Amino acid sequence: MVRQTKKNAELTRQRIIDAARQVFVSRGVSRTSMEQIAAEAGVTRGAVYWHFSNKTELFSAMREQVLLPLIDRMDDSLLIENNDDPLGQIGKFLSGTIDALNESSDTRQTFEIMMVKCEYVEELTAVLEQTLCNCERIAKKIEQLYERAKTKGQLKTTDSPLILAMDTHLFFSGLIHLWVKDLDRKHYRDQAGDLISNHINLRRK
Amino acid sequence: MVRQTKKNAELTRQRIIDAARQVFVSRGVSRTSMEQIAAEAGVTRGAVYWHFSNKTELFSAMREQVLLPLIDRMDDSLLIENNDDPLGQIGKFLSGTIDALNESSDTRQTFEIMMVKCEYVEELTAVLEQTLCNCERIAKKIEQLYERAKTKGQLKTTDSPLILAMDTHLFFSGLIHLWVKDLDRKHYRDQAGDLISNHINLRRK
DNA sequence: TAATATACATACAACTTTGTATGTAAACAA
DNA sequence: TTGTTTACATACAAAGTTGTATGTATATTA
Repeated sequence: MVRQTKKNAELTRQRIIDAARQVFVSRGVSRTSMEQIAAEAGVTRGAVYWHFSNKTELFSAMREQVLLPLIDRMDDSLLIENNDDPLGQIGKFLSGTIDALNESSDTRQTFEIMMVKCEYVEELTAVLEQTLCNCERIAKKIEQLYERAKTKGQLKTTDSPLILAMDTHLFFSGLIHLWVKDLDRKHYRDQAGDLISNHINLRRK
Repeated sequence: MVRQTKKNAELTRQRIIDAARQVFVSRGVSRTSMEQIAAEAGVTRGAVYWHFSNKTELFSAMREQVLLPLIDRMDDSLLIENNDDPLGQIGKFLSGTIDALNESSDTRQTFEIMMVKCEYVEELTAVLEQTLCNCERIAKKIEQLYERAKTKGQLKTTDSPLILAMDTHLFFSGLIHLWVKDLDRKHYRDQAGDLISNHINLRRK
């Protein structure tokens, strides 16, 4: 059979994305060829090139499928303003992201690819900048929450909300990185929750 | 001229490593061919293959040239035991690493390559594990310093040294990552020192 | 000083990968 | 029902890359 129905075509597209993620994880983005992706998806390169004009587009599709919902979720959990525990809200945001990683292997694999199995050069430099930009947004939101925590008298320390937000952001960046790299769950994956609550409690009066 | 003296051969070898670093930074490890490295070094592939049996070996040589001295330095600065300010010693260790990055562009470039311009698959998975292993060693040393800070009554908080060390380690991992990615010095490179001292002061009584 | 090993340069064969061009049968629209 | 578009499969040309094999002039050694 040569032509599929629209619905089937969409399924094929998704199978290709899933196959790409799989091969990217095991071979790295640069070393995987369109042929390997096609084989993993059970199609030929013709199908892959019909749905995606090149590997970069396929990579972006894979990435956005995981990241866009995640960013939406982050924004949601940071936007709740009617909360009388802003400090706790920061903690919930952090652990919520970890939860998302725990719940979805697609998300885990995509993060792993983005952090240790691709190279940010040429077309992908924009992706890295976009990621950093997102980090900035999150850091700003966290700063606002620290601001509210301060006015509510939740904080033990007299440090500025900006400083606290930077520290938390760096902590969280490190946690995400080491969590993703901790494939054998030796050091971080199982303790992430504790690490987060301890980080927050360090500031709570 | 075809055969060089031993000293010149060593110079050639070093030029090849420097060239590799240069091309790796701009094109990523996977996309650079031996030919491109040779061209950048002003030699032919013959010279490159004579000094290094393949790209992975060349990568390792480049990496070790920067990392081994850095690790030695880290160990040195963490081993000083006759210090009555262990908390300050942690801070000095952290900022010392940042200093090393500021002082040497070779170190900066190598870090950039290792963090965003190479893929940890196949032969390089060992490199990633080695890096994580080093992180563990550092975290343990930091824990010991927190231990001593605690017995000296330097700490504001009652948290365990282990928890504090993990938090500091995650903070530092995040800082290194964002520092390296902050190519336009917008957010982290210029503030690293402040961020570190604030992180430490957060725990000081 | 002759022999040998060194430090490369050059040449070659094999493989991989890419993008595109073309083919084609079935879905869909009119 | 027929024409057209879709959703692929197949075929092809071009380029790049790798490892090695071979050549060679000069350091080095005995």
